[in-house]
Amino acid sequence: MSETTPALYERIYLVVKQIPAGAVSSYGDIAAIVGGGCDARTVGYAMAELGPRDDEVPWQRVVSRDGTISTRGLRQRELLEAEGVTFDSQGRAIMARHRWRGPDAAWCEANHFTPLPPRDEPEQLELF
DNA sequence: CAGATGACTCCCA
DNA sequence: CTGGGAGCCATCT
Repeated sequence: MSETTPALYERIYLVVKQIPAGAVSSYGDIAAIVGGGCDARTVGYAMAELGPRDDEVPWQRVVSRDGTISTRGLRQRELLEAEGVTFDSQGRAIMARHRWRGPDAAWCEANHFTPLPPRDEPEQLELF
């Protein structure tokens, strides 16, 4: 942590905070929402700087695009399962079911963020 | 400014 | 499935 306060990280954290419990998002999606020269790797780096003990930002809800978890040693999967996120036998979160659609459009404009680009994916299955 | 690093992602064999 | 390589960007030396 330097004396500089990169607003970019604050923006990343702010977006991550919008992810509701039981939902997950990918590093790339977060980067797309934050915009302004931010990419998946930057988001991952921001999460690393945040620290696993931080209870302000639900960092555990940010996983890889395939639903895999890169974090080793951390109990990210346990935290997600406790929130209702389901995993398959390969240890991947079922993104088709838990993928976060992004923050509310009004919230995006109010905070000057970019809404997530439209996807051709079919509707998410309802939890049952 | 240049080089190294990193909780990413995509493509190809 | 595995592994290697490239592209991407912010931050630190």
